[in-house]
Amino acid sequence: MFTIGDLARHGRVSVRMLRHYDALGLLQPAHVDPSTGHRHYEAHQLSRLNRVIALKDLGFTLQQVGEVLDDKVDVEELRGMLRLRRAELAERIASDTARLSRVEARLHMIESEGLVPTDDVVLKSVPAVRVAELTATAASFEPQDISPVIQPLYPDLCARLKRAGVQIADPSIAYYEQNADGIVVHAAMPVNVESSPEHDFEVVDLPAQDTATIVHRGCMSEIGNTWQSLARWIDANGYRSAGLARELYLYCEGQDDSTWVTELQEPITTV
Amino acid sequence: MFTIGDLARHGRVSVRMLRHYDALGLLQPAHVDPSTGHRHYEAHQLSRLNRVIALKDLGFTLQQVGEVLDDKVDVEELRGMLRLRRAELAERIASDTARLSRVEARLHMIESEGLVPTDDVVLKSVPAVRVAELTATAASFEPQDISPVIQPLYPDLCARLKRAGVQIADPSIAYYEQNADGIVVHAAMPVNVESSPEHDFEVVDLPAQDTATIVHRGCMSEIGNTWQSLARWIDANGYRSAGLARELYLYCEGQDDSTWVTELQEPITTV
DNA sequence: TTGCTCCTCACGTCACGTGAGGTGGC
DNA sequence: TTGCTCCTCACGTCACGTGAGGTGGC
Repeated sequence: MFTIGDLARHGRVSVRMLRHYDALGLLQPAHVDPSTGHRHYEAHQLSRLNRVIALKDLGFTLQQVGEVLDDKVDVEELRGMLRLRRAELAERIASDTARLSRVEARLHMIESEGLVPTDDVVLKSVPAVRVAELTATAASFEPQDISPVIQPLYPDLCARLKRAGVQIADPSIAYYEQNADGIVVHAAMPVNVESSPEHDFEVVDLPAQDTATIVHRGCMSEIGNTWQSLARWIDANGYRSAGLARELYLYCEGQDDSTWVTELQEPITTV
Repeated sequence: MFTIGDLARHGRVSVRMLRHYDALGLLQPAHVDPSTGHRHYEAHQLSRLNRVIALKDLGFTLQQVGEVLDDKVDVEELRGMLRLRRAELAERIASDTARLSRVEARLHMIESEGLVPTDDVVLKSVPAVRVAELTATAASFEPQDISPVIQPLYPDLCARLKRAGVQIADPSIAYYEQNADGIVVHAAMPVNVESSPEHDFEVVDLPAQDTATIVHRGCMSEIGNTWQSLARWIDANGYRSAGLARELYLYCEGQDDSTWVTELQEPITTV
């Protein structure tokens, strides 16, 4: 007969764990002294303890361990459980590996470039959105070329939507395309209508995207710096840009754009 | 101004999380309606939320996130935290990878060999032990050759230890070496004395080992099967035997060895 | 008498998820 | 009136670790 301490030493587990397994009915002592409450185990119960530990080490919960040990699962179910565990482990290893590379990217910024890393870049999947939009052409990507072109489009678009009786859902969106004439500027607002020839605006479905996003606070003339931070982050973390970037105007009231808040969304793919 | 629901949608987090971050002081609403208790956030607080999410995604606790965001850690400390996280992640990936290969070994046994895997093999590190021992030579590893040689050694060793006034600590141990004459059988018992020429037994320090262990229940004539299960497990899980295997007699009272309990310990290395 | 082992509660962990029960504006 | 959003508790999660407070044999 082993005391609880003996069994704990042989099984390399804590006494507390053995009491816990007793409470759960996973491993009950062969004999309990009725007067003192002391637990006594037979030597062969180490075998059961080993089974508990081995199954637990695969990552099963104690409840699952109990079901396997008490033959409540047949071979097919066990196989299913193992496959599920395999998938879960593979996924966790993958996400930990991605996490590790983000940690390393930050360390790299600190150690070799002496920069305190920008830490408000976040990966998010943006869903597809239907928008109404107007477009115009600007000479270059410089804010001083873009702003005068895009700013007037929004009040204009608003007025046209109002006349058509269309409700606006969420914040305004801007996105840009390059062509031979310069930069095609899209001023867009989320709507919930069908495209129609009667409308004096376009209705476009913007695709769902995996994006890296950052929030820019302040005037449009400095938004280029924030775009550059985002680009550096994407590069340092081993992603690549893919598709058309968007700006979301989360707060843009008043003439003074120094209080504006804009979310920048850059679509990305893994290398 | 955003309601809590607006911010949750933009930040892709749950409303509950925002309330939790508020409670922890991580991200407090810019304004709370005194009569209704409704939280209101400014658009730029999305930036802070993003920082929280980005740091949390690196695997920091919310407390650490708070310290980093509130500038309670300087660059050096941040660097230390990142290095620690890197080490933790690397370790977790390594142990999950090992876990995954154990799961796959079991699946392999079920799927291609149709066996229900033996599930009481456990890896453990056994510490170094000092033992007193007697040796003898047996003709082969077969139980019928070993048992008659080793069994008498234990009472003999016990008697000698008693005469020398030496206390016995834990269960008896057997281990085996092959040489030109056959198998050298070591019958050993843990003791806590120095080696001395006055003793009529050897005092030996058995080394610490990483081992795979299994518990054998029943008579010695069938212990070979259990050794074979252990060997199969070691093979299937990508380990290699290394060093001298041991048997620990956890329960060996009475003449009837069908009630005996023995732990088999095979020292292993990663491939 | 001191140390050691054993016992039974019962709180704490970590970041929320999930009701329960209720309010306020369209 | 129904739906939707918001609110505040407060329990549950998972496998124990860690006291607190006490007992029994060397």
